[in-house]
Amino acid sequence: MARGSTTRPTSRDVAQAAGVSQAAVSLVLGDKWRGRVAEATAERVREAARELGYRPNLAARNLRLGRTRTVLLVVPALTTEFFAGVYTGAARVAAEHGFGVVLYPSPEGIGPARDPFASAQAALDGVIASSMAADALSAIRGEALPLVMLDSDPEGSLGAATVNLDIADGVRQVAEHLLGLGHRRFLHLAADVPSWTFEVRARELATRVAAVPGTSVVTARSPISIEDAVAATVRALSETGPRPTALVCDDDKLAAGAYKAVRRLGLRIPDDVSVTGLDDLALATAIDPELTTVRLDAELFGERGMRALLAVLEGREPEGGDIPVRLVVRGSTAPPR
Amino acid sequence: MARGSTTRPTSRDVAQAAGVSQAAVSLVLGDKWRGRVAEATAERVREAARELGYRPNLAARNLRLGRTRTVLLVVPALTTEFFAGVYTGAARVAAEHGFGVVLYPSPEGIGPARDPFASAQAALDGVIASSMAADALSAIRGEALPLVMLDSDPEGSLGAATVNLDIADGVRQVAEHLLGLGHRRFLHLAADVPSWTFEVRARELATRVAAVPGTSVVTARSPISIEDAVAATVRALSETGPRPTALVCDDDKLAAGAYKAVRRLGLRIPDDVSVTGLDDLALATAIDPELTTVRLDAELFGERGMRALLAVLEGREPEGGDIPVRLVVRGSTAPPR
DNA sequence: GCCCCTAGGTTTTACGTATAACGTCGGAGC
DNA sequence: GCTCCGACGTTATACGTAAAACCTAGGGGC
Repeated sequence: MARGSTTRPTSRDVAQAAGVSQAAVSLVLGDKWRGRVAEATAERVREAARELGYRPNLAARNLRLGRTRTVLLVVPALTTEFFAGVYTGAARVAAEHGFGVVLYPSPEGIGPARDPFASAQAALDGVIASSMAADALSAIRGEALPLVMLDSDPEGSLGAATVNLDIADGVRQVAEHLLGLGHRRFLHLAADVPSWTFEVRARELATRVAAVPGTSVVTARSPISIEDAVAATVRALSETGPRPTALVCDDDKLAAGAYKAVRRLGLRIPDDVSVTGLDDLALATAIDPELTTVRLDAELFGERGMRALLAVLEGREPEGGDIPVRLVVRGSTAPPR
Repeated sequence: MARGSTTRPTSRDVAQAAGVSQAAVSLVLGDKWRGRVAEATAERVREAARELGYRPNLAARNLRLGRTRTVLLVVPALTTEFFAGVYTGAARVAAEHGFGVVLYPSPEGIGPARDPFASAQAALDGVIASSMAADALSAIRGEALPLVMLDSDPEGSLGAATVNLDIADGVRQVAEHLLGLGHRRFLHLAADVPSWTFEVRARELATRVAAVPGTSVVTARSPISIEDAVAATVRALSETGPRPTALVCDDDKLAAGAYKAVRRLGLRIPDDVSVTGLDDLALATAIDPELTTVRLDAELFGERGMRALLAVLEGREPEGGDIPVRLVVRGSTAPPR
C-alpha cells in the first residue's frame, strides 16, 4: 500500500514493512522459521506480505534453487480428449506437489524451431513423453533430463522409467469377446502411426485370434482420422473373398470412420459386422449403435506418469505395474449371422 | 566436453572455452554484437556454445530481464477439441515470438489451491482467459497483468482487450437456414453455463426467429454433456403441445445428445426433426446423419488471442473485429414435413 | 565469575544472465 | 605530435531469492 510504485513488491519490501531483514521474510514464508524467528515476528511478516499482496518472484527462486518445479509433457497433438485427460491428471498431481506442467504437442510441433526445450519457455526439472510423439524423442534424449516414457516399450526405453496402459490385456478382452460371440474372420483397422503401443495391439490381436483354429485376421492401415478410416475400411471391405464379420479398430476415431464405411457399403452394425474401438472417447456413446470399446483412464495415466517422474526426481523407485483397462460392451458387437 | 561435471554449462563456461569474457558470449548469443565483436570472435563463441551444448538458463534470464516470455491461457477444461485448438493456435503464435504458453483449465481447477498463478509455476507476462472459465476470473483481475479476454462481453470487460468469435452471426446463419427451410417451431437446447457467449446465442436466436410471424422458441437447459443433453431433450420433447420441428443446440455435444433423445422417442432426423449444432467438432461428422453446424476456427481464435496479447504487451492497439464463422450444412436439417 | 548455549535474529553470498559503463589500441585528421 | 574516434572488447553490477555463516544478549550451570 505504502509504495506507489507499479512494480511488484519483493521480499525486501515485505521485510521493510514488517521491520525485519529480507532473510527473515524468506525464512518465515518458506516455513523454515521454527526456532529461528519468534512467533509474533513471524505473524508480523505474514501480515505484511498479505498487506502488500506479495508473491515470490519465481524466476529468482528458480535461479537460486537451481530447479523450477516445472515439467514438460510431450504429447502427440491434443486432437482427442485422450491426451487432454493425460494432461489433466498429470497437472493435478503436479499441483499437489507444487509443480507445474507445460505442454508440448509434438508432431505438428509448435513454432518454427520444433524444439521442445526452446518452445517451452521454461527451465525444466523433467520430462514426461508419450512414445507417440516420436519426432521429439531424440531431442528429449539429448537433454539428459529425468524422463518418464508413456506407452513405450519397456525393453527399448534404455533406463528411462515407463508407465504403460495394459493395452495388451485390453486387446485380449476384445479378442475373447468377439471370439466368444462366434466371430472367426477379423479385419484389423490399424493406426498408421509408428509407436510401440500400436505394435502391441497388432501382435496381441494376431496371437489371440490365431489361438483359435479356423480364424483369420486381415490388416488395413489408416492415419487416425475419420475420413482416412472411411477410405481404408471401404477399400478393405470391398476386396474379394469372404467378408470379415468383426472389425477391430485401434482407436475410437478409426471406429467412427468404420461405421460410416460400413453404412456406405449398405451393411448394418452389428447385424452384418461387429465393430470395436479403443479409448472410450465421448464419440463412443455419441454414435449409433454405441461403440463396444476399451476404456482407457487417461487421467489416471497422466497421474501415474507424474507420480513416476516425481519418484525419479526424488531418487525413489517409480511404482511399477501397468494400468488396467476394461472392455465396455455396448451395441456395436453381436454374434455373426 | 572438457568439463566432466554433471551440471549444465553456463555462459561463463562458453566464455572460457572461446577465450572471451562472459559478456561477449551474452552479446554474441543475444545477437547484439554487431560493431562490438569481430566476426571471427563471434564465430568462435558460437562454435564453443555448440560444442558444449550450451542453453541459456531461463530462470536467470527471466530474473535479469524482469519478464518471462510466458503467458497463461485460462480455459474451462479441455474436454473437447475446441480449447485444445485454441491452445494450439495460441502456442504456435507464441512460439513464433519466443513466447511459451502455460495452461490453466479452470472449472475443475488444478490442485488444492485453485489459484491459477500458484499452479502455473511460472512468472507470467500476461494472461489470455476464456470468459467461460468464470471461477478463475476474479483471481486474474486481482493480479493486474496484461489481459486478453476470449468470448467476453466487450462492454463488461472493463478495459481488457477482447477477442471474440462472431457467434451472433453464426446463430443468425442457423436461424436463416432453418427459417428458410420452413421451420416455425424451435427448441433451443441451451448450454447451462454462465457465460456471455451463451447469452448471445439465446438472444440472437430469439431475435431472428421473432422477426418472422407465427414462430415460437422454447428453451431447454442442459450442462454440456451428452448424457445430460439426452435427458433434457427427452423432457422438452415430451411436453404437450405442438412438437418443435427444429432443434437448435448451443454446441455439438448437446446436439449429439439430442440425436439420441430424438431416436429414443422414435423420431427420425431430419425427417421428423432437424438438428443443428455449433463448433464443428470431429463428433459432427461421426454421427449419422452428419450434423449441420457452425464451424468455429478454434486455432485461429487462439492465434488472434495471442496476437492481441502481444499487442498489449508491446503497447500497440490490438487488432479489432470479430472472427467470422460459417454455417456448414449437412444432413441433419431438412424442410419440416 | 566465566563459559557456553539458545533464541532470535542479521549480514552476506551465490545462482546465471544482460547490459551499462569503462578501457585500449591503432589509425585518420590536421 | 596530438587529438579523436571507431572497433573490439572487458569489468562491474543488478535482478530477487534462499540459506550459510555470523552476531548478540541473556540465562543456566558450575
